[in-house]
Amino acid sequence: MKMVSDWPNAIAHVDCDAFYASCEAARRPDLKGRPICVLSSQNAIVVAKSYAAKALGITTGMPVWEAKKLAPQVVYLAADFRYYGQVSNKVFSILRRYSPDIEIYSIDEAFMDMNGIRLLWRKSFQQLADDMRLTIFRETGITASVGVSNTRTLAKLASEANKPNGTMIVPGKRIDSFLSELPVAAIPGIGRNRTALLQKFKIHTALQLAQLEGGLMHRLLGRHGMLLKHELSGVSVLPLQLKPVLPKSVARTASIGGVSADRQIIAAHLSYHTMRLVSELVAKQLLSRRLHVFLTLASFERQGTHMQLDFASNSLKRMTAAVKAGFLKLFRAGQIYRGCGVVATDISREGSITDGLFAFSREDSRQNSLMLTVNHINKKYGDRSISLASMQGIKQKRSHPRFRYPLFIAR
DNA sequence: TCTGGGGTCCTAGGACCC
DNA sequence: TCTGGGGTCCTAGGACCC
Repeated sequence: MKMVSDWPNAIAHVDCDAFYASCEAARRPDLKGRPICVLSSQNAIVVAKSYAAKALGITTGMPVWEAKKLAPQVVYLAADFRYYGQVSNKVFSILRRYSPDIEIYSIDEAFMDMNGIRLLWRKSFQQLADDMRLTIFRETGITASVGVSNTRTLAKLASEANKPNGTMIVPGKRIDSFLSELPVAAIPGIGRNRTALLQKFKIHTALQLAQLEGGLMHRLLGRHGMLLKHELSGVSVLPLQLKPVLPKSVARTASIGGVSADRQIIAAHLSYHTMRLVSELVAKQLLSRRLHVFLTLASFERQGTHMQLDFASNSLKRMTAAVKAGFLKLFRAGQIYRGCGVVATDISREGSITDGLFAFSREDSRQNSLMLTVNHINKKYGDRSISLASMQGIKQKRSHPRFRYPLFIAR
């Protein structure tokens, strides 16, 4: 008889609890015990809420006016993503002490390869997970939940199961009973539409999905479903991504806060997004060969166009010229807009062979060091300490009724 | 009192080629 | 003529996630 180990593979998933709200609470002891909501950039919607705020009925994505009507006693705070990023880095550096093989999955989540880690620390998975949670809390003031199982999908489900501030270990022999308690909608990758589809076939629990016959699974959920079937059965088919990967796209987009038909206002916002995008590319040492420029109409319909660059670049001058050309193609007088954005695609790494010998002109590298300086100063003194003349008018409409847009004005 | 911002992957269908 | 099968590349759009 063959003995099947409970741990053919061990993966932990660490997920911070109500991350943005917890970060705010950690640096504001005066808010202790009070419900907290963190708001989107235009203060339009709730992007994160503490458990206390959730208990009052507030949901992520809820318009702020609605949340305030529902729960006026909640503390509403503007998001500070730079600070959340710092806390995030601290959390991940703690995790690396336990296992060097981690995949940073999002700002507040990581997967860890735990194979062999018990021997290293002479502790059980339960002890290790509790240890990690306590250390994170001691050093950052925020709580996290940890799940350990055979696959990343199961580990993620496990960390979710004992939230907040909990640990859940699901060894091989307990997978079935664990899944029998979970609705399919809890499974990562199964959203609203797929849940509705599965419902039609009387598939309600995660266990039913895991045991679904292969042919039907493929018909309903395609390749993704087949991968899920393995993952839910304890067979790891989605390996951890331990090295940072080149992003497929980098975007900077936003609504303008209200609506406008004013070409100069739209142009200023687009110019601002272009600068933010270039800052990001330069900071990460990335180049792009193709930009997607889009405007969002009042109706939420999006109109976009692609701009192919002659070569991969992250020069503000080149990017701005391309975005301007896109803007002129898209903008229609009389149309009412509510947002816009720029998406860089066809991304490559600076200095990689494929850049071509002449791609990086001297002018580009001057622009480059300028952007690095801008980044540095903005990091030190706040996001908009330094900006472009073309961005004037954003956020200062009242005090500066006349705008200048040297980069974008087309006569 | 409608509705953020930043991503990924998959699929279907058209264009084009041999 | 009423008849191909593949292959690739590209794009738009759907679905999902944090």
